[in-house]
Amino acid sequence: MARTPGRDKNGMKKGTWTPEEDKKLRAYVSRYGYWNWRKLPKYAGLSRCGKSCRLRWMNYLRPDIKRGNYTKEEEDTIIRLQGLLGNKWSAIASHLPGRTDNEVKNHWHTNLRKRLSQNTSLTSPQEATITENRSCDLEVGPKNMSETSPNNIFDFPINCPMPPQIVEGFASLHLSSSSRETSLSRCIEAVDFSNTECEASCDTYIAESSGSFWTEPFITDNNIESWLSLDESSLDFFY
DNA sequence: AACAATCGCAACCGCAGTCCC
DNA sequence: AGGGACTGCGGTTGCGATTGT
Repeated sequence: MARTPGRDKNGMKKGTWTPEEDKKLRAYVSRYGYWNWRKLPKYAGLSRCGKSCRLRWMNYLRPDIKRGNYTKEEEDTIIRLQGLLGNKWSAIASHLPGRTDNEVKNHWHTNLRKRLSQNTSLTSPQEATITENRSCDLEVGPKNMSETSPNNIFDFPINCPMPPQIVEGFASLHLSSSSRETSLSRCIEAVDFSNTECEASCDTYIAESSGSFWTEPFITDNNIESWLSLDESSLDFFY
């Protein structure tokens, strides 16, 4: 698991951190905070580069780190946010208290993605399409909108209970301002908000989406929270 | 028991964004 | 304005642990 200790070209130590190094770093940061990661190792008595110290602190030594198994709720959150934001691990981790971006990323690559693809192979072709579209690695929405054909502006699954705010967020993330409006309306047409709640919010959304709308932040915490609070059945495909 | 394959995750690397002079 | 220093992020790698043969 750990890497072989070594030295970089500047003579800085690399590889696995020893308990002594952890102790020094923890003691220093606890007492003085991290005011400058580059200079910190020198003052903390560590023969490490600042980057390595920062990583070690952020991913391992921080007192608020939660370690151990992921709960179903945490996995739900990761899946939803990964589908929504793509591989924005830092943003995803910010919604999981105590979890780090590195940990979330590792968990995704080693567990969730695998389980997702296993489930895909067990489901019908139509369901598989939906499943694939919910995973970023399997392309949730185009990574590069310029590569997307006009009629396939979003690869959102039909019948996916995707709130309009989320669609809007995706549009803003991926489209240039000049093409947003056209593409977004096409996208909204393409998505079947099959339940009445979605339909109603979609109407409201379209009515409101004018004027200064595009200048507003496209994905707010409220957007994300509402997306996260969707009925758990929307993740049935996964479990 | 020995070896190979796979898994899990800590750590590294390169790049982009931000800040400051 | 622009250039260097620094930070933060996401992708990738390395290697011990675990599992399978």
